[in-house]
Amino acid sequence: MKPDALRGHLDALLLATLDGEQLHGYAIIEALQQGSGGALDLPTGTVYPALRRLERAGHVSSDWSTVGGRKRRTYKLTQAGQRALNAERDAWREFTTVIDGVLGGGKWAQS
Amino acid sequence: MKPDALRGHLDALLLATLDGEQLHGYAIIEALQQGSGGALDLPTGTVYPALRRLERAGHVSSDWSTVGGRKRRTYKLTQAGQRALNAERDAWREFTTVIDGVLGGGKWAQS
DNA sequence: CCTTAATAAGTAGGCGAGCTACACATACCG
DNA sequence: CGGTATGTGTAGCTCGCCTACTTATTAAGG
Repeated sequence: MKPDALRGHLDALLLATLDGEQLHGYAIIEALQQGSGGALDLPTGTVYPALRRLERAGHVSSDWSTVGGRKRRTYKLTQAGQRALNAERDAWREFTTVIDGVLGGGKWAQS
Repeated sequence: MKPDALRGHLDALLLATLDGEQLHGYAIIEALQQGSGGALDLPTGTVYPALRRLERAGHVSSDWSTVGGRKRRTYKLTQAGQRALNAERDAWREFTTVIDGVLGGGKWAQS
C-alpha cells in the first residue's frame, strides 16, 4: 500500500485503536500491524508525534508507568476523543461513499 | 470533507472520470463535482498539473480542439491508463478494506 | 563480560502532493 | 464597456507524514 494514501486518516486509525482499551505507543503500532494483517506498518516517527498532537488536542490522555524496568506512556481516549472518533468514522464513511461513487461511477453501474 | 484526505487517490479519480469518455480539464472538474454530489470541488491548480503528470506517465493522451473560439485540451485514457485505473481500483479496494477493518475493529465487531 | 536483538520513546529535518493565488484569453450578456 | 462563465496554466507555499537518528533498559547468546 502506498504510504501517502494514509494522509488525513491517521488520527482515525489511532483513535480507533484506542477505542475500548488503553495502550502505549509501541503497542499501538503492533496492534495496527496485526489488525490490518500486516498492511499497516507505521514508523515510530509517525506515531509518536501524532499521539502528542492528539494529546494536545485533548483527544487522548496519557499516564506513565514502568513495566519490567521500561517506561511506558499509556494512552487512553478522552470523552472528546470518543466524540472525535465518531466524527472520524462518519467522515470516513462519507469519504468512501464519495470515492466509491466516482470509481464505480455511472457508465457500467447498473448490472 | 477535509482536502488532504484525497492524498494519493487523485489519480484514481481522474482516471475513473475519463473511463469511457474523453473530456477536457474543465469538464473533468465539473464531472467530479456532479458525480460526487458536490462533495468534490477540485481547484484547477490541482487538476491541470495532475493531468499533465498523468500524460507524462503515459496514462492519458491529449488533443487540442477549438470549440466556439475557445481552445480545449481533451484527454482520453491510454491502454496503460486503463491498466493503471484497474490497479487503482484494486488498491482502493484493498485500502478501504484495511481501514474499515481497523475502524470497525474487533471489540464490538460481532454485534 | 560483551554483543546483539527486542522493547520503548522521542526529535530533527526533509519531501512532495495538493492547495492558494495568480495570470491569461475568449465568448456572451446586459 | 463591464461582469460573468468558460477554459488553461504556473509559481510558490503548506503541512502531514516519513527517514534517519538518538537514548535507554532488559534478555539472550556466545
